[in-house]
Amino acid sequence: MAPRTREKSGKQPTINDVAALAGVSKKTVSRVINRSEFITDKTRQAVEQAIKMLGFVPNPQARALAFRRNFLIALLHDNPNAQTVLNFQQGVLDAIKDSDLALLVRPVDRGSDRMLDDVRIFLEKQRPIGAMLLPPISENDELAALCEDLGVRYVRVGSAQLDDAKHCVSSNDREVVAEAVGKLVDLGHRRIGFVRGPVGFRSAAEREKGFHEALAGAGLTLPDDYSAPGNYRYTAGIDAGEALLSLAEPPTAIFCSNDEMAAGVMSVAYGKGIAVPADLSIIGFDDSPTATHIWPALSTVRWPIREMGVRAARTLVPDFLDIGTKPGDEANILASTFIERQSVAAPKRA
Amino acid sequence: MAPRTREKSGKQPTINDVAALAGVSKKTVSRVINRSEFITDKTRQAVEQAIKMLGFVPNPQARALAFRRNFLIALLHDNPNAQTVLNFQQGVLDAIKDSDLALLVRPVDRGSDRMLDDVRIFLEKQRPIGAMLLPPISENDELAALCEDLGVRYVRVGSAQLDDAKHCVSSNDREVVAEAVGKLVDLGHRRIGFVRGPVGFRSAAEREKGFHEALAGAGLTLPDDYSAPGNYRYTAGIDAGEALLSLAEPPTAIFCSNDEMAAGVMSVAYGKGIAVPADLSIIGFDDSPTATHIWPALSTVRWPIREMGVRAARTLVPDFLDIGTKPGDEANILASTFIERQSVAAPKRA
DNA sequence: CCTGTAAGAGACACCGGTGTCAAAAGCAAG
DNA sequence: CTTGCTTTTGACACCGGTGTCTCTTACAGG
Repeated sequence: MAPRTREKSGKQPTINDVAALAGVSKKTVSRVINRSEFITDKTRQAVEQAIKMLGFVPNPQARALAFRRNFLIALLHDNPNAQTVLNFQQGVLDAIKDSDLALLVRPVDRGSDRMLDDVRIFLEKQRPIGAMLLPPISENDELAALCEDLGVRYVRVGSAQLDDAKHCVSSNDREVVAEAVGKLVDLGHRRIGFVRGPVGFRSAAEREKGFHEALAGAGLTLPDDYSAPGNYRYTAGIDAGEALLSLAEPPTAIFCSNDEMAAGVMSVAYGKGIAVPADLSIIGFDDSPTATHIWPALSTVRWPIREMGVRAARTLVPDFLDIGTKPGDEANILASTFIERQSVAAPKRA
Repeated sequence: MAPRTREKSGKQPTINDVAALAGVSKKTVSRVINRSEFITDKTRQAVEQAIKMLGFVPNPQARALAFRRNFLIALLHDNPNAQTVLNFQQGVLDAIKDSDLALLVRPVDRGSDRMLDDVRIFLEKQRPIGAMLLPPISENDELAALCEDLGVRYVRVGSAQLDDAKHCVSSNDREVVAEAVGKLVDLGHRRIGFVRGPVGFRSAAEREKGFHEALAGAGLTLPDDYSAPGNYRYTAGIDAGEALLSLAEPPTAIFCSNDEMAAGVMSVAYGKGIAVPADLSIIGFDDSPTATHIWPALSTVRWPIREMGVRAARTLVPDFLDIGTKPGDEANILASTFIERQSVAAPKRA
């Protein structure tokens, strides 16, 4: 299918082969490849035909060397949620599909004290044009400073603006959490519990803020024992569920800072014979696969992660992507969505 | 922390800078970098010190060009299970950590009819040393042929040997499924249902074979209506659950070809008031996060995916990794494990 | 002390592209 | 047909490493 006369010699044709075949200098071929404007149509066509005949593909290493810049962008993550990483990655790939860029993916061990050095070595070795930082490591200011220091562009992805607009892509989690909790209030819930995310995570803080906003808006208060600690893990959901559902006057609805913890709370409810959603409404966050794999399916908040990947790439390397309107200075705040499923209902009349 | 006197000029030091500082030729520096043996300790130390002083990191693009070979390996996948991809990827990174290699990750759209051309373009452009193919695309013989044709090494990851040993890393899924189903039999189950994987997938075929082996070993037969079709999706599990659990004489245990379908079956059981595991035992496959996020937690089969990533990398590029014993010709068949959780129990006496 | 040999180090070309600048070509005006 | 200018093309150096081959140097043996 691919146009190629190249014999199966195993060797790639080079720019010199193309130049020889087209009867021009290699510099002229280079001009065609790079879409220089100072070239006659006739020459361009001759070169393009030679390129096609030989199945020539420019060697990215050689280009990188000559350009004094390579064509790599890096994705750094330390994410417990694999689906999120992969979706984001897919968005980035959507964005760079027709460019010369390639994507390096690099997991980072947030826990390790050598983390910064590891990343430094990686960046110095690979010298990507830019790096995209996924939460939670996007919240690490030292990491951003490191990129800055090394002259590597960066974009931080998060649940709120963490930095200047040109270094940020985020979603409006706080608002959407407030909206979701508002729905609980509208249904008549007055005793609403909360399962927190891990301490020090911006995403957790944003979700908590949104929760408090909604409560305040409805004139409700959150008793101390209605707020349980968590760490985004399923087991934390179990613990939180045990704590909240063992109260003398348990909540009729619980907002959990992510889906996994919501699944944990739900399994506790199930064990205690508390029916969801009849006796207890539950809302999660992430719209992870788990959300639809449990019963009843979980109402949750979906953040536009793939779209954020696209936007992050465009923000990072607009000059390498053929973008009509430079995204430039507009703030990259994308909309999350509250997804209503079966885990929410009006409370029983007490 | 990193040893560096380099002023913040933004420019990387080159091999020439090191050579000048150490008072040797750049070729000598090159010898030190590449651990040539024909060098005196004194010279080597002088060079190493200069490297440290400057914080020199060899430019991988320049090396790639001079070596006529780059230092990239590619991971091609089209996997519905994000966790699997990420775990495998982590294994690969474990294996190449101390090497000069970097990993390119490339999702592939199995459905697209341009898939082969897309991959061809990717491989021609990036020219990785080798490619690792994850299931299900690892089962595509055309893809393997393409790699062969382009002179790109490849390793196919699967649930059974798909090719010569040197191109394969697999797990013994069939045996472990047989073991798992054997446990059901040992517990006293006689009416055991099966939810199939998608048609044409080797992984699905292996799991089905293992199931039939176990039944045959126990002298049991599988009624036609005890085998439901599936496609590895949650919704297929719902359909299968509806079909199997509406039978006049429903199975007392169901083996599902993956966890998501098992979750689907479980939710149907829940809806019908069938208690798991008291009235129905369920086993899944994959040990995906879902398996522990549902209630009761799912007994399942875990395949050693991270370890397979390590092995795949070693099989692909043994010459780039400092491996004591070349894995060479030994077959790369790793052991999956049956994980017992709460979704399995003895059947009630009928 | 001289010679022969092998180990160690260097000079130079080269990998496959791009930047720079000068030369060639095209074209309008004189 | 020149001239003078602009557009198009090419020659050559260079990016930062490695391969090859040659030249030194050190040291053992005569």
